[in-house]
Amino acid sequence: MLEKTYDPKPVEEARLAAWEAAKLYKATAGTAVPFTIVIPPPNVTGALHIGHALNNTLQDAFIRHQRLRGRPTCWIPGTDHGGIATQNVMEKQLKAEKVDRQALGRAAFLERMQAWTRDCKKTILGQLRRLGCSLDWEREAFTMDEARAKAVFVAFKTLWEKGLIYRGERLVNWCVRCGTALSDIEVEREERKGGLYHIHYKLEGGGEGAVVATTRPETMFGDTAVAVSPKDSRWTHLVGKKVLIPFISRAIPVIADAHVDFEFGTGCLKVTPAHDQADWEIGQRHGLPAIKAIGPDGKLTEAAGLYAGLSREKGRDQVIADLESTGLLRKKEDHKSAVQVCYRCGSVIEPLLSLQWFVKQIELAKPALKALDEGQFKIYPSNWTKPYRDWLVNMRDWCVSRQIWWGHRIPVWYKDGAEPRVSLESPGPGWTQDPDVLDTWFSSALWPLSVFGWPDKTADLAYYYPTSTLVTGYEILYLWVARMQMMGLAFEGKVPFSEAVIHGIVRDRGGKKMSKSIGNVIDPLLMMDKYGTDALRFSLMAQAHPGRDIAFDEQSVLAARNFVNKLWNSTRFVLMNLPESSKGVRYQLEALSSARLELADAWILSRYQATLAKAQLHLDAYEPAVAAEALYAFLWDEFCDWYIELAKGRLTGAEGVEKEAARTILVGVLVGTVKALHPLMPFVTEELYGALKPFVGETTEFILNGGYQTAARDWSNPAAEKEMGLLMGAVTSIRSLRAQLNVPLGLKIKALASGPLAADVVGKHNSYVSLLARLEILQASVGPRPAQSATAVADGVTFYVPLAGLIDFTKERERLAKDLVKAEGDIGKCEAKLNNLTAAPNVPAEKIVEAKSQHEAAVARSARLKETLAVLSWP
RNA sequence: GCCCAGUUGGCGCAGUGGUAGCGCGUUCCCUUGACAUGGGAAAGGUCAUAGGUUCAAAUCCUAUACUGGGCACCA
Repeated sequence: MLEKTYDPKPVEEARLAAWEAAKLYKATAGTAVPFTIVIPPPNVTGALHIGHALNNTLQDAFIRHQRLRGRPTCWIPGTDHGGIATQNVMEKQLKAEKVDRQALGRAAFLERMQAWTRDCKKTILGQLRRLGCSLDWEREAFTMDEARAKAVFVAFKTLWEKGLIYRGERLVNWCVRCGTALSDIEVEREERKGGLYHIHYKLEGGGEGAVVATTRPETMFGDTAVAVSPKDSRWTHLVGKKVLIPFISRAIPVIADAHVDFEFGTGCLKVTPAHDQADWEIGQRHGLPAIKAIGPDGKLTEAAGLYAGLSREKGRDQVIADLESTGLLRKKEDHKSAVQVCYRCGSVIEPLLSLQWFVKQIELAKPALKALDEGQFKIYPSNWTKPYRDWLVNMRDWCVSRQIWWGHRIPVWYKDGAEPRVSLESPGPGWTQDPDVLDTWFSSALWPLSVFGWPDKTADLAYYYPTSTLVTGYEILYLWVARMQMMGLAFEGKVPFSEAVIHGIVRDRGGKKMSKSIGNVIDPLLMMDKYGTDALRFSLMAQAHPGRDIAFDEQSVLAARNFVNKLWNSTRFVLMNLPESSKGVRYQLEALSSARLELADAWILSRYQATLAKAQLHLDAYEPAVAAEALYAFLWDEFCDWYIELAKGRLTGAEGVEKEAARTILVGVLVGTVKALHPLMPFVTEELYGALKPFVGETTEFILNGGYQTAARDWSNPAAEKEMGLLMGAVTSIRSLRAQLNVPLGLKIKALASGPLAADVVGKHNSYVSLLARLEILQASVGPRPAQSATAVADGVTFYVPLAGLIDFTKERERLAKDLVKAEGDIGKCEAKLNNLTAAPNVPAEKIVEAKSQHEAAVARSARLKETLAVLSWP
């Protein structure tokens, strides 16, 4: 016998152990097209957060769903070494221990990183297990393990040989804090307040000179020109002359360039090719030299004269102060500008001229564009397609070298006087390897290939590649998704996955981004501890509308927990009503005799079928929220609240075919629903399935081994759904009357039915209505409405409930008057619709029939309410 | 600046042309043999605004406002 409330902990532990022991998640193969997902490998930076819980629950739900539909499935687990992010974590640890990274040395540092990675992987993979992820654990991969290192090397070498990788001195995004270059998409923009400074540059040899406007005065020591717009008559007289940089008095030419906007600032732009992208381009056009005013350490260089050695920030303050005191600062305006910051540490990016490795993008992007335009690759929801496409079209070369230690070391060796060589090992004495490592996204880009053993032509690669779907957040659409497409097409000629499912971010209750500094982060483990894994999963899935962010409220996990418990208890109820002796009797829906079905039976079977179809359809379409909603509403509002209550009539009665029919439907519908819920809440459903399966003659050990319940019969029954709907309305009307007139439950009441449906209600469905509305007697009303009675009006039937001495007639009149207002409103709406339809051409006849019956029903309801009110005025 | 989403009861969200729904919360009643993690009842929204298309608009179109996001930026 099941416990009274569901206790997740022991069930989850037992199920995890059983699944693991049975190697249930081992990838399956078969003749059908496999459904394959590679996990977006979490960085080994710490524990999983709620976003990971969302991402992985989605994947697990899709994988389980496809497997239950009968497809071979494969879901690959793994982790990412995470480059800068992970190195930052380690650096923080070292700082706390007061250890200097440089003093520690590269080898010792990497050893510590390996140890950290081992621990972290264990944590992350353990958390994925706990979340119930049906990952094929034997295929665990890491972006820096041996197999993946081989893939990285071969990819690098191949690109090198094709001439798609080059080394060159370019202006790159430099993070001063991380001490490394970043790619363009690793840079974020933040609006910050600052100043716009108007600085006077004197004319060489005397004269007025120019006034430039800049937000970065400290870079002036790197200026190599002043540019004005060719159309700007204010400054044309200066073009060709030279001006002097303040303090260092280096002379620089005044040039004309169309890039300059003469309406901005003073119309004079100082050109610093070594520290600004636009200036770099002007420099290229005019053959200007690039002089570095700021070094990789973020400090002003020798070029800054007396200011050398100051940090960027201090240098700026000092320069401004000195300009002011020397009268060269002509004006200072407040100015908002979008500064670039490092996506990992948030510090301000310094555009810096440096020697880096780049991957040419144009040729790689072309096949990716083609795949998109020809429909080989689709993005869900589709509104991300355009940004993705635009990015592919406009991308610049990808800077792949990083000046950190943690990562795949660039496999290029140098020797004086020799051409550099690409090699894993040292080519011989005297060769030194490039000290830099590759961008972590380089290995991530190869992930769908490398997890299947690429570059080797493995059987796995042949069978599982291309994979089916990639599930990820929109924040790494360019960083990762696009690059996988490019690499997959470049190396295997096929898209790595034909669909990308883009989900949103989990935010806090108020819609704010979760962050440790604000302190609004939700720990998924805590939620699992408190409410159970299934509750967390269901809560996330119920809110996971494609591409939309989730405002996460702990209340929703509580609600999901309650739903899990509802499922648990409905199963408990059904089991209680199945005689132990019937284990093996095989209750089967297929065997039911249609002639013996009651209205409620036909109704619930019809609803059951429609619900399962809806849930599957939406899981196919990657819309788990709709599936979750449908199953939730069916199980709770229809199966439990109505069907179980009605079945109680037969279950408490004598043994016989009617009772057996009720048992068959209860257990059959429940088993099917449990299986349908399995992708969303694997633990509790597995447990319940274990308890239910003996009664339906199933011996499959786990739900995943069996598959969804397949319908051998078509239960669809619109007539039963409609009739049941009327009956439910009738029941609700009496319940409402009871509640509003405060008729105590203990009071035995009688109801008299009149109206067109009265005969049916009293004849065929007497027991249903009596049971659910708690009536002592339900009879047809003969003669006039009894005095001293309350009235409940439903579609097709009116009930009189004699309540001598109990009714407050004023209250009753108020109640009915309110109903009347609503009924009249309905008539208005129905009338408008009917008039519209009859006046309009080309309206299908059945639409008019439907509108007519709706109108008639509303009119009838209103008429009966009016009658009653009239009678009530003289009780 | 360009582009994309969103705007529906207190909160969070469904709802792609035909009488506005759900969950949570709120109010009242109820411990009746599955479940108080429960049951019943009720209150609460002219679906951001202004136009338009249509017999009929939360739903389609246009504009505006606000919010969020993507991209590109004036140094």
